[in-house]
Amino acid sequence: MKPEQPSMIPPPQHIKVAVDNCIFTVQDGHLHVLLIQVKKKPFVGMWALPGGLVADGEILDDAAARILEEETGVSDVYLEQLYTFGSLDRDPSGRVVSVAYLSLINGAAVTLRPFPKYTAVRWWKYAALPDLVYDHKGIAAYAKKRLAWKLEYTNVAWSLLPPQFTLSDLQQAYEAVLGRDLDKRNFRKKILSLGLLKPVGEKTDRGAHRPPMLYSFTTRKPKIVQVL
Amino acid sequence: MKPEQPSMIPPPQHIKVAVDNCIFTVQDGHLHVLLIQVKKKPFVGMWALPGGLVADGEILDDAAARILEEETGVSDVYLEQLYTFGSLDRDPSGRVVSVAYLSLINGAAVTLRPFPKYTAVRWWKYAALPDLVYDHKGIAAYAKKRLAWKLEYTNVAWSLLPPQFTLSDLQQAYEAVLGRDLDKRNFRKKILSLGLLKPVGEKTDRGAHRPPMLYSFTTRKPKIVQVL
DNA sequence: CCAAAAGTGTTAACGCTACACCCATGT
DNA sequence: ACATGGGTGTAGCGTTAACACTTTTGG
Repeated sequence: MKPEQPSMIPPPQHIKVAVDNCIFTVQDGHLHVLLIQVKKKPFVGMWALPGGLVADGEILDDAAARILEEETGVSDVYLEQLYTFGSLDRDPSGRVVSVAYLSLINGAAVTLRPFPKYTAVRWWKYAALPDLVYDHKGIAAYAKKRLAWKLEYTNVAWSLLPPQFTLSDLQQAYEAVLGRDLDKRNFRKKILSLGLLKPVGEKTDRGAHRPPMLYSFTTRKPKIVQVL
Repeated sequence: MKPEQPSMIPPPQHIKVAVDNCIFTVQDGHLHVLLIQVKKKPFVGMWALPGGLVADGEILDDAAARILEEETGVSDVYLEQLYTFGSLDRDPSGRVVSVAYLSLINGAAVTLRPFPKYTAVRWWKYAALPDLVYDHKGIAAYAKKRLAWKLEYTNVAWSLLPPQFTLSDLQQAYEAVLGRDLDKRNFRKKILSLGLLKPVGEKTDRGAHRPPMLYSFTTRKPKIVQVL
């Protein structure tokens, strides 16, 4: 923050600043993470979280949003800074400090873009991630912990779901992230008592059984609430 | 993270990486923050959180610890990364991304070192901070919120207290940070039921009243526990 | 009529909150 | 003896956790 160093002539700094984005979604009852396959020199063929250097005139949040948009075409989604990783040997090409972000999107609504920079871009089940470059496995683990916390204590679940959804969809998303089963009656009682949801007044056709009610969130702004 | 940019020749980056440290302690029932008074060019005489550039071969945690040690002579204390601030105009001397840290120390045991880099170094009551440079006021506010959360949900309180202390000392620290009064009986019941404390089996002389029992923490390693 | 998911209440255990008095010491 | 902070228990209330059957639809 202060430009001066113990020695009065500050030695030039050779540290680059990057952003890595851990993008989560829930698909068919499982938590998924978006990974890219590296095309360039030292790690050809390995998988990594999408990321990149921060531009000189770019704030950190914008850099994270840009990377998300490059891969998914999605903008205006939930994005939260997680932690900054600064170990010396993370990147063999030089010292890089990386600011990790967490993104949540409704995977059903996204079509991934093949991006020339990478060999491939795809969703992976969190439970079955491949080996990742650098410390990305650790970043993903940290992101998942934070996400679980967020679901229990805030209303962010809206960012994992489409505008309209059933209570079973919502419960399924919770179970996928928390990794445990929830009691149906207690879950519904609690979540409805918080006033976060409003019934849409419609039903859906989901096959050979009683059609479920649809709900939507009353607000899509982040809010601290004890959910579970 | 990945060195490449959309354009194949990555433009050189002109971003510096710094660390700012919000150092808390509790003294005579009030939460205090350590501030330094700036000596150099653009902000002469203003107060700021202690901070400085990260050295090329230095990891972030070490940079934060170094800054703490320079001001207080204290090492081996609780230190936690808070958040990374990256707005464009924080520092008029150029683009600086600052990683904020939170430190907790037992203030009674510390004698501050006058440091040549700064005009002054002293504790300020959190409730009566002066104006601070850049966005430091916001950083301090964020740090205090995090600290309050930490006291409610972990055993970090040990880092604000000496090795031996009374339950009243502990309660006072909680009240100073949380900014509200706690019921004496409920507090004692709860904190003792968690098994975080062990009685030392001694009493102290604290003036004209019944001498209190001394306690110490069973462990001084961070641990998640619902305290309140 | 069968299969499949949706929807719905009650009870018991637990934890939290509120609250007032006696104790040990120094002066 | 009195002033000062240290120390202790209980009852009411709300929240959470456990638990099984009926409903609505499509095939």
